[in-house]
Amino acid sequence: MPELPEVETLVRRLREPVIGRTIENVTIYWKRTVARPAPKEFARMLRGYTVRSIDRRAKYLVFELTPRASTSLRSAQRAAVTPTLFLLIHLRMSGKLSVVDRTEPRAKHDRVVFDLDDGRQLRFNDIRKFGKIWLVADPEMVTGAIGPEPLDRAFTLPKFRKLVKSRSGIIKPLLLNQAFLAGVGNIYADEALWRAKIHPRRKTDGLTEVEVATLYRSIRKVLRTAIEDEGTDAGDGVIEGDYQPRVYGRTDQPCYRCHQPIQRIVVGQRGTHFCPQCQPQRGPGRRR
DNA sequence: CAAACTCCCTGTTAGC
DNA sequence: TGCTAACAGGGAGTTT
Repeated sequence: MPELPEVETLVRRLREPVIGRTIENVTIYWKRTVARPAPKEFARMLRGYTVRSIDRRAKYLVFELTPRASTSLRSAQRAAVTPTLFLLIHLRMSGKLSVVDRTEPRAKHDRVVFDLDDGRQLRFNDIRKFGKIWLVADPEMVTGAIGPEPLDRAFTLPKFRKLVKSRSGIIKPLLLNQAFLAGVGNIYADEALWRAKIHPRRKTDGLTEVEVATLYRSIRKVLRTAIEDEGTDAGDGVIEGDYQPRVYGRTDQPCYRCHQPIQRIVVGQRGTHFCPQCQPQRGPGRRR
């Protein structure tokens, strides 16, 4: 399941083949993949638009597009009538993006195919059809309610402390809440909590100052490391990175710190992996 | 406000 | 061997 590091990796890989390319045509094989506007309108609007940049916000890929440079308009004129559009793609569970020659036979679960002006295609393939694509004038229309980027310079420990204190409830579901923090999914929530030695069922208001600070550093460390490793290979072909989870998917295998078997429980309806020894339910014993 | 639950989907896997 | 049912999970929306 692609999370922040996997999406970041994909964005970096797509820049070289896609930036500067103009979209000549769009074929939609599964209409519900297109969230907005309506599929016909979506395909019509994109034609003739050139990709200027590709970035990431939370787990969304954000493509900035402007109309193909036209020599028939003076630049001032063009500026006045040139609407920048943003194409946002969320891979959800099984979405994949690839750039291939258009002669390549269509894959089974290709949902939307963008014809580029160099004979290649950007293909969105998605087994489970959970993935969505938007075309909007302002990316905030889609990502407006999402919390801060954990790797932003502006996202400091005081900011995180304040954020945690503004909420009550169980820590793991909170980490998964995109309105709280952007881009953390099931894998990296478990990984960060293991690193911080915090039990996933702990309540936020029971965390010590030190634990909150450690969690802050753990989240950033885990995400940075995973980006360096180009993501986690979940075995579903979404991305084939080298990040090796310490707890996620390691049920019954020994903890890398204390060799106790990793446990799998359900927290907030999500499969959750943790070390019962390193991450005690009670938290750190009071010093006295 | 928090948290549980439902829905969207299909490939994989456990159970019979 | 072959079938069915349960399961996985991000996130929006709904209900408790």
